[in-house]
Amino acid sequence: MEVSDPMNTEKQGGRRDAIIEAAYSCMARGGYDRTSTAQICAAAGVSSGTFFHYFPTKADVLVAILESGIVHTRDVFARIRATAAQDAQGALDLWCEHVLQEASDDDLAGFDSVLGAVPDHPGVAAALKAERALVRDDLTELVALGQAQATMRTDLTAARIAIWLGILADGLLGHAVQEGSTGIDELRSEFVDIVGQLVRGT
Amino acid sequence: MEVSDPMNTEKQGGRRDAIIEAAYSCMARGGYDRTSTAQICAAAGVSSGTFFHYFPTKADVLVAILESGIVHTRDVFARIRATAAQDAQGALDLWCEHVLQEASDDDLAGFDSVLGAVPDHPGVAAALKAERALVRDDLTELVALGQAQATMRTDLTAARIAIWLGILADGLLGHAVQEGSTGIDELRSEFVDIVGQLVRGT
Amino acid sequence: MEVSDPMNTEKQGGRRDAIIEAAYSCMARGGYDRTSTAQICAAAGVSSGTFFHYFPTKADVLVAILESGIVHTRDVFARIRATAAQDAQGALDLWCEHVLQEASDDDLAGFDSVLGAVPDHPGVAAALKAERALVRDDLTELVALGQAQATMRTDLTAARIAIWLGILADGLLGHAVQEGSTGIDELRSEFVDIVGQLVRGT
Amino acid sequence: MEVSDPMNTEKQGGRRDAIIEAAYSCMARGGYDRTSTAQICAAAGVSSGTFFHYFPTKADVLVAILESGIVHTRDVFARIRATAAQDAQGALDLWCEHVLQEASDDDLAGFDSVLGAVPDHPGVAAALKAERALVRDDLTELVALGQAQATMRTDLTAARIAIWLGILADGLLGHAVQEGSTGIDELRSEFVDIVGQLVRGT
DNA sequence: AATGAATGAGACTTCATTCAT
DNA sequence: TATGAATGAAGTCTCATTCAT
Repeated sequence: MEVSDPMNTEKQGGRRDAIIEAAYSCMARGGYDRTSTAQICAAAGVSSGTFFHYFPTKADVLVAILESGIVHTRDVFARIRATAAQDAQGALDLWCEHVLQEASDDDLAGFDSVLGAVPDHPGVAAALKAERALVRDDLTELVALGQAQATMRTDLTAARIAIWLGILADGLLGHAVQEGSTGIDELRSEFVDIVGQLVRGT
Repeated sequence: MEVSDPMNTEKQGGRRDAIIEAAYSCMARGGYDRTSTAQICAAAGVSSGTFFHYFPTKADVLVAILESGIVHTRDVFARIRATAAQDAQGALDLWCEHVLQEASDDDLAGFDSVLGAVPDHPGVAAALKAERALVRDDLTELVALGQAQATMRTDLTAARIAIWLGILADGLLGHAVQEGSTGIDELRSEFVDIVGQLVRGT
Repeated sequence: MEVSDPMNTEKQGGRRDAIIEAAYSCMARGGYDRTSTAQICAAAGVSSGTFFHYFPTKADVLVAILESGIVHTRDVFARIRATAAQDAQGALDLWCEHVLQEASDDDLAGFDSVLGAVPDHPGVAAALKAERALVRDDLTELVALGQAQATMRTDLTAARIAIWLGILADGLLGHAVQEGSTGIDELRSEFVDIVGQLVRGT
Repeated sequence: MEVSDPMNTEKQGGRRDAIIEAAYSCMARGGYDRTSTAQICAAAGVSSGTFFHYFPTKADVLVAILESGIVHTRDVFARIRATAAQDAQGALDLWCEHVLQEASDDDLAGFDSVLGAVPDHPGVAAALKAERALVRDDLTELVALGQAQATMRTDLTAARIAIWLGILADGLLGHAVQEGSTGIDELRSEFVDIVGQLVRGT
């Protein structure tokens, strides 16, 4: 079987990715606890045996999801940072765009909103911490560049401004979950304005 | 038992409140699903039979918690609204104070962060919706007064500004959970400033 | 139901004892690992919920079985000790009788033979150790009395003789398992003779 | 791989022996059920595929272990029998030595103690029976020679004496497991004495 | 009103075994 | 011959909920 598809998407470790993907969208809806491994298996088209072949524990899929999120975040910031050196304000606009896209993604916003209830597990805690540190540090660096370029306020430290940017982004994500991703478009320009106001201090 | 204490704090429905209180603090730590009715019973000093005597379902305690939150929110806004008629900006400061207090309350912030993963239950959904509508409407009214008093921007509708205030407050609550309630004090004056900036549009 | 039986054997904690009894006879046949909690529940006429209401863990039933064995052993030795003060040799005959009865009990012998494969569990290890210590100490005391009464050899310490008595008893129990409890009767008088020979050193 | 070593110890069925050896020592510690095929594979440095290539079933490794034990027992008795024709008592001393050596071997004693809990499998049952018959018959023959040489008691049949020798040996093995193989040395001379006493009936 | 024993569906996980490569 | 991904039955245990007392 499967002989006729030379680029079979399910080939070469595809099972593992399918499980991660299935777990991600299941948990985005119901949260970690309300998502059973059986649901994940069904969604991924995989037997329970296969599930535990790749992930010794249900918590380990969560870790895998979080880690792939970190990788993605790193990519995004790599692109943003490329702009920031010359135009921190422009880079910030890119970040706003990125946040708005995340807020428009039902799965992503749902998954995020659910991270408040997560198992006690060292790997999970570590991944969550790493993701947050990554965002915080990259935003801090971005703001520091803006301050150096004299386009951002200096009455607050870059680190502090970065914290408020994070708070705003998290709040927006939460809003998206409650109202549905539609409606984010209406907030688009306001978000950019408010972020601009925040970093300029005007 | 308990017959000789006419002012017993545990009498007259005290059991019910004890259960609500216990469930609240348990769920604030572990979330709804990771909190078993047995844990709640132990924390409340009550048998499982008593638990289900007062609440036919675990979800019903959650509803009760949310409803008591609504009552509390109504109280808070009643006080705020008393000021708003003459000094909307001052009322907004009161609201900021209220939000900062919530963020400093570990249980409250924890409980809030956990509401992303909640059972499918009409009562729960209704209570969550009601709480949000309450805050949104009261804030909208407050901002509208500010606009009438010419102390708040009018390039955005009052409803829209209220939404952003909610986003900011939610984001702050989320931050409090991740960093621990300490550290909120440092953000106190910045929060007031940013809110002020937001409503004035400066 | 059950209204007509004033001395209902299943009343007053009978469930717990029924589970212990059922587990005992199941494990006597298949051993600990090959006995599932479901089998035990079925044999005890109890639901899985009830099982785990009384025993948090499957290993805990094993502990309970072992502990009830210790209680029984203590009883037996109490009776034997009553004789030993005046007639150690007669007491030893009582012990032989006791061992032969155990060997004739299919369940007991089977259960015993299966204790080589037991879960890693502190309670289990402790109970096994306690049982062995009990038998060893009581036998040692018995032999010491025999030495004082000049009816038992003194070229070996009482403790050492007790060890050999234990080895002989264990070996006999093992034999009973392999051959079936029938056939023990044929060994009865030989066992008494050999034990006598052993303690006298003749 | 392994192509260049003509005397490679792992070649030519070395895999099969490695699996048997690994299974033996794993089971000696945990027993049959608590030893997974995965553990055996890991200990043998072999994949699960290879495992099931050589042994269709986990029970079949156990059979192989038991059969190799039979072969070994046959060797031992071959040596003992060589002596018995002229000196049954000396041969019995050799057997004592053999038993004591087994008791000093942690793996062997552990494995033996675990045979009480064994899968329902005709091959296993047959092998166990064969091993026991072998020992019983050889011991019976030995004792019969001793009786003919007038160095052993005749008030009991040779078969009966053989049974008691087996009981004593099994008991000693069990004792070794409980106390650890150290401590066997202290029992060495006593064992020889007691066995001597037993067969002479003195 | 209060208790806690009883229930059984369902969760996570293990493991012997198969089979395509 | 060797591999290890895949399978699914079965096992232990959790938990919301009921009900007789």
